[in-house]
Amino acid sequence: MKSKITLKDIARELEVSISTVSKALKNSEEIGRDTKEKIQAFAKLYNYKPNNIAISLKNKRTKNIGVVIPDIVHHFFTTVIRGIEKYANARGYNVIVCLSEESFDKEVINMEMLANGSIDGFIMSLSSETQEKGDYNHLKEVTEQGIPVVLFDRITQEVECDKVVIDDELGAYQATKKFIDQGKKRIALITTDDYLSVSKARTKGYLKALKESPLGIDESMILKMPSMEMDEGAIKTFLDNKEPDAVLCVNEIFAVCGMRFVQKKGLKIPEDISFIGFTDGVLSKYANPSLTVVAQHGEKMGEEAAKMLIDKVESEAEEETYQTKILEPTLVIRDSIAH
Amino acid sequence: MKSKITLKDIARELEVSISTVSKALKNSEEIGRDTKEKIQAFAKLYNYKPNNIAISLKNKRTKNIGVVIPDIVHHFFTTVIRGIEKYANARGYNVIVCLSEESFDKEVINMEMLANGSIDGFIMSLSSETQEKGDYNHLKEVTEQGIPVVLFDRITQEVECDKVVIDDELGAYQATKKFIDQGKKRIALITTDDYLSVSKARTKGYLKALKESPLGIDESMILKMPSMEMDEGAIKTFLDNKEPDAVLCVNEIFAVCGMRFVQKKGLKIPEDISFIGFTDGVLSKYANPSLTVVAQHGEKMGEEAAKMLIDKVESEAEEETYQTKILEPTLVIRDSIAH
DNA sequence: AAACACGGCGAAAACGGTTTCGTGTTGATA
DNA sequence: TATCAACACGAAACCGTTTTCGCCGTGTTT
Repeated sequence: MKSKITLKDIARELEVSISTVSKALKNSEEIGRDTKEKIQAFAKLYNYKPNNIAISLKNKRTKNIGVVIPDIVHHFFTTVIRGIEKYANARGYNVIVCLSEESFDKEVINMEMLANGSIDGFIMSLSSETQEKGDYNHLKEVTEQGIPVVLFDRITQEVECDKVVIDDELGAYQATKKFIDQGKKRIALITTDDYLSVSKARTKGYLKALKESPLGIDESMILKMPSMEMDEGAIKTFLDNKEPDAVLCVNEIFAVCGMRFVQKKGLKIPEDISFIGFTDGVLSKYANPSLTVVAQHGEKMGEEAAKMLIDKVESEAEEETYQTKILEPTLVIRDSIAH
Repeated sequence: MKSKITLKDIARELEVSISTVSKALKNSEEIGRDTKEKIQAFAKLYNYKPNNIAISLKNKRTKNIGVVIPDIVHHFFTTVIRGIEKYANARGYNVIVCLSEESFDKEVINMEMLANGSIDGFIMSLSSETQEKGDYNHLKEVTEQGIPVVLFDRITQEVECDKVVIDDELGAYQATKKFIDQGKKRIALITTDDYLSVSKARTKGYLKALKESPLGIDESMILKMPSMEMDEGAIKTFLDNKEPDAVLCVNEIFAVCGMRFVQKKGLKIPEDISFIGFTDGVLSKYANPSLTVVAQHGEKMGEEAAKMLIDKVESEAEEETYQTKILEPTLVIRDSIAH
């Protein structure tokens, strides 16, 4: 077990000073040809690599970015992480992933753990508990310490920082409009409670489209699930009672469950009833019939967030100017609607 | 923007030495009551938190663990990460995630990036390219440097380190046996090329079960996909030609595609043809019919891997003893087979 | 020959902690 | 009163870098 070699080791071995070694390895003009070559050769031979931790301490830069998200077993979030990881890696950054598991406390603890020097900045999506509670002091604290934060998807207006979201309202609007244009009359929405910023926006888009149409709004056509957890019973009862001919769902799972249920009842998709979901994940692609969805472009979102964060981290300027990037959703047409 | 406060700041402010502050904050007996209280109060007031980087440098321990996996947009891997993250977090560790994207080079680069002090140990699953190439020098190098490595799922026997896998052979064996017991005669296998350690093991289990049965082995009932990428055409042709009455697939996607195809042909699942897949992901649960799978218990696997790694990291002893933990797969019965 | 420039290198501080080993003061003991 | 332990604290080394500054010797200039 040959342990890592340090500058000091090289210096001792070659009988020069540590500073000389350091400079030689950075190809400094200050050091003579011979010495430089000797040191560089030696370093290469013993595969010297500078210690990241020491450099971090010196530079006060870790080249790590912290990602705090509610859940990772969720297609959308994994695509975002992938986007973040790819972009960050290309710029020499590593990604530390922390899971809040929808818990406010975990979110706080994770942030505190990372905020003490482990990372240069945060990319986060708020836990449902945090959004429900409306307590964002942990975010404010880190921003006050000068640690940049980029919020994505589940964001809040109460914290001043960069943000990147998709236009959820527009996505829901377009989807609902699609239904209307196809002559659907009883258009339902299956969503979650309003405290989730995204659900709220989607509901808004749905309502807007209906309001603009001759159909008008029927609040009873909206099913609000109390949590992200599946409750098949609630969906079944709702679909049985309301007999919609089109259903917009705020995620894939609600949609797939709904489809399965109406199929069992003997209804034909998309003729008798159409479905559109949110999130372009595996489920949508491989569902039967395949599910039309409002794609959220998670990977793109991750990239954007990472870019915004790293740009801010690396900018010397202390501009206190924040931007919110709004990505356009796209409707991915599949077999759960007529086309 | 109030920047982080350091020991030095406290020392200056309270006109004591840095060492005194440090000791006081660790509640050392060495420091007098009054001084301690004064310092602790001050630290609390200004919300002092020690700098992780400095501590890492001193202790030569980062409390970070590096996870290098081929892909994150993959249900199995995300469950493993979740297991790792939960366990590691409970023990005060953070998780740095790096994606190799099935590329050998990226795997190497990522490991090198992290091996220079950023992490205390690795948890990895090999990229397909690495397994195909059979080059494990990057792994050997880090282990030689004394950095512990735990391999999971896609492992190799060529590197001496801790490992955790599920018994893929057993899983495939049990699934195949299930088919045989249910009277299926033409049992097919859809897998990937053999260089993936898991595919190999699963094929072995499939063959073993058939060999032990009166049915015997028919190599032509095995479809080897050249990559993990979906090729619906290949699956269709195969199913059309071979007309199996049971299909074992090494992942969910192959299975769901197969099901969709035979359903279009008018076959009934599970009466005419049964399906079993690997990986208990969302697809299986929400497929129509729901898919019976060999569950891999990713979260458990992640936990085990994290436990093994952290135990090794924290054990002073330099025992060079490695273990391979084999988790039992379980068959999750759903509607794609008779029951 | 004195002055100076400059190339080549080392000493030391700094990043922010921990920890060992003093050291000065106090009070008790011989 | 001299000795000594206990107490409370500080100095300094150390982790592995980077970087500023100073120094020495050589060669050139006047």
